[in-house]
Amino acid sequence: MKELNKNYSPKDFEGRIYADWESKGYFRARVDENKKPYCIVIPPPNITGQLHIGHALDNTLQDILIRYKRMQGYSALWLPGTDHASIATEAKIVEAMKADGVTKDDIGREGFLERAWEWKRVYGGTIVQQLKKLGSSCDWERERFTMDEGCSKAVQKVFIDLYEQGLIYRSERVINWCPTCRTSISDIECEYEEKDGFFWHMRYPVADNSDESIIVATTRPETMLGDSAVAVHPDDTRYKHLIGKMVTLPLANREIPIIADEYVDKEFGTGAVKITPAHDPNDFEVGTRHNLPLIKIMDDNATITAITDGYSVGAYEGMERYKARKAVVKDLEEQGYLVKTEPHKHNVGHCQRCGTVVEPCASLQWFVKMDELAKPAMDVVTDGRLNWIAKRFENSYMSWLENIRDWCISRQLWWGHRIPAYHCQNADCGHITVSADGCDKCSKCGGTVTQDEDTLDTWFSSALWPFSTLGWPDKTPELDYFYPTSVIVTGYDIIFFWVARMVFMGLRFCGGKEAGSPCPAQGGEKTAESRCRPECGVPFEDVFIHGIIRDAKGKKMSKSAGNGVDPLEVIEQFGADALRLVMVYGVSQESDIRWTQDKIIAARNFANKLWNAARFVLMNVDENANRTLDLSTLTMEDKWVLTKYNRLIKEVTTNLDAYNLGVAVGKIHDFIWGVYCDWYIELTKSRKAEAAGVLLFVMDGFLKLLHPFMPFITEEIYQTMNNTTDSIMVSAYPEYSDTLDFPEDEAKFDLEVERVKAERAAAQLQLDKEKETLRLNKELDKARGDIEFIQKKLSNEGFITKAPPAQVENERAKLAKAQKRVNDIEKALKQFS
RNA sequence: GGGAGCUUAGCUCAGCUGGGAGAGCACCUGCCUUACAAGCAGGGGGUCAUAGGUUCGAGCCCUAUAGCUCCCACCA
Repeated sequence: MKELNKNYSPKDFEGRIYADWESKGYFRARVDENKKPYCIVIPPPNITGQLHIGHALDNTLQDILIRYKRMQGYSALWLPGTDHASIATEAKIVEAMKADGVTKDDIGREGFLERAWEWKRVYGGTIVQQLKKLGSSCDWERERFTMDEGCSKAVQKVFIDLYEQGLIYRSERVINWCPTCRTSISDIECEYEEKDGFFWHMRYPVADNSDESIIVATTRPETMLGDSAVAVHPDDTRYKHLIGKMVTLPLANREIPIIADEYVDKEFGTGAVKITPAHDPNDFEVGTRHNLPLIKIMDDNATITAITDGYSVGAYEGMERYKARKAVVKDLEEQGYLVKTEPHKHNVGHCQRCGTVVEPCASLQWFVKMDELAKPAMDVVTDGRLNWIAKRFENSYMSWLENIRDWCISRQLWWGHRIPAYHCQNADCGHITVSADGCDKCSKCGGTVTQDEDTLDTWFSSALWPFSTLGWPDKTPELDYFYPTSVIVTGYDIIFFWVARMVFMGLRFCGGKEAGSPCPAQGGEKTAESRCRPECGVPFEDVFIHGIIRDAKGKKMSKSAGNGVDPLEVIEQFGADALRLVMVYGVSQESDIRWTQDKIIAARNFANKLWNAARFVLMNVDENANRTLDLSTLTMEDKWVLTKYNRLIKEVTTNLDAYNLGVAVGKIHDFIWGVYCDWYIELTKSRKAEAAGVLLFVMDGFLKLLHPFMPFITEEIYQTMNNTTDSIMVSAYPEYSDTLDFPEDEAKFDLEVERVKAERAAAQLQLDKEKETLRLNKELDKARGDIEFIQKKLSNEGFITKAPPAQVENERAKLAKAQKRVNDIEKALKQFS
């Protein structure tokens, strides 16, 4: 019989086992009408990415679910892939090019894309290899990439359909512009942070030869160069008489009107607002309402430049935005237009990608119209077709969709899906032709066309991931069988970026004839039979949201803070199983996890405990012993352990089904350590041969229960104990059985356990008492000796008369002290007897 | 401004539908008992944030308060 190595050393077998699983094709999931489908699509990691601890969490959870369902007999597909991550990847490549002294402009679009694909070829596989180290049981033969042929086809179709349905449009409006990435970004890619700034109050003189002025306040004084009005509230008595008059815009020396608009808050600032339609989203709205000119004063680098004809920026031309701010303030002050400067805390938007302060800027971009898409995405939550774990994330999802604005999807980047729109070069026509198969002349006037330069937001293709990866728009058997997927597993940080968008895209494009028709699962209990069918369109039935990993102090892990933990190092040192255990053990649903060394050590120790228990059982179970479970010869403790094991099965499956992974694995942990090792193994030491059947049966079972969580160690032990090469990962998950339920024996033996524990405690107490008594007696002897010695000294005439009185006093005090000690010890001893 | 979550042992956190207050680490005592010292046996330590309420009974349900964390909005 095979034996386990003396030491638990995960490195020795994790790699070997994974290779074995992969070579045997256990990860493959097929369309199999004899099985129920179960499917998870992976949140595709960026091709630039290195596996970080967040991936470890996300993928551990998915692997647990997939392995569990696979063992339960589902055709369980975990569909892997990677994301092109347009903005992140492009930034990295540009950075790398810098080292070669090359810029994007030097090599041009085609040259750049060549480099990008090369980058993908070289680095795109890294993260996949790292996911394998975690034990991820993805069906790698189905690995996809957001820019592969199929996904690109899906992207084009969705873009064109939405365009033709009027849900994608092109328009000029104020968007968030990142001057470093030199592209537009969407609202959610703009992160606000409270910053100390200033509120500058400046005076615009009324241009009617009176001495009157109007004072406006701003946090971005440089934008005044693009002002086209001053707005006040229509009911504001302070300014009512000025409405319709003109003011002279200082520095620019232009006249702009004073207008009335409800948008202005009378209570805030001075109650008068400078309106810069080209560089502020709210001002843009006001400008549209009042037909104000759009005066752009900044270029793509956020350098002050006269963009709009007829509006000079004077001496500020070519100044970087913050230099210009200083200069404008200085000049206003010198010319007497600066009334006051007060410190002011305000929120400043930063680019999610690079941290640069975002510049709101009017720009011609592509948008997805949201109202029509958002409503069905909310309905599926309201009517229960989409189930959130946990419910509380529903709220933020819903309120986000309720208040959503149109989604800016065009990016001024090269790495990504190029927008399939072609602009007619004929100035009189200007028609846009949208086509999947390229286009060489305008569909309206036949004139020459050029393709739109922009690419799509990376999240546009991510939004299609659950169905594009299954073959959509083609009607593939996979799509029919696996869609809608069973659950999406992801962090709460990308609910808006990803989850919400998958939902509305899925509903729109996979909804079939009757999009939004009631789902069979609705209202009733969710079972495999009642799962949503494609006519429903929802991309997944459950949304399983988890937290993030923080450092020991509770801080977010980040590259810049340098407090990240490298999961690969952790695996190297402690094993993948231990890492996986940390991700779920003692973790309640969707709470954040603090990473501490204690936890990974405790996890490794549990693996070690399990290893040694198995080793002991295997060493002591005679090869000739009856290794099968014989229900007719069970002792009370056999029944006790079987009953607890049997109940464990129920608890584990119930909790797994409810996504309480932490509870489930906690129960397994407690059973193995606290019941099986601490008691049952100890009890069988004197009757190994007779107990072999139960020992092995229970171990076989809890290894299976544990396998989804700790796949490697369970496999290694399982194959060794059964002397087989059959894999535990394709064995059947244990099921509760009435034949193993012996509640009376369990209760009886529970009492026995309690009795033994009490006995031990009493024995320990007795031992402690005896020891203490011994110690006290020793001390008593010493104290008595001291007393004798001092008394002898004090009875010496010579000492009393000749020694200094202070010394005599000292001896007397010593004597009293010693006597008190004797009393105390005697009292203590009396208590013990 | 709106919303969510958290507050349980020194630390990190469990605690399922309301009935026993728990684990790991740390600490103390005793053990290298041939599965495991990455371990074993025992022990100390908590007004479950505060104040009310519902209930036979509240860590759990309700209301209010405080502190911490996060998300959304963005009044220039």
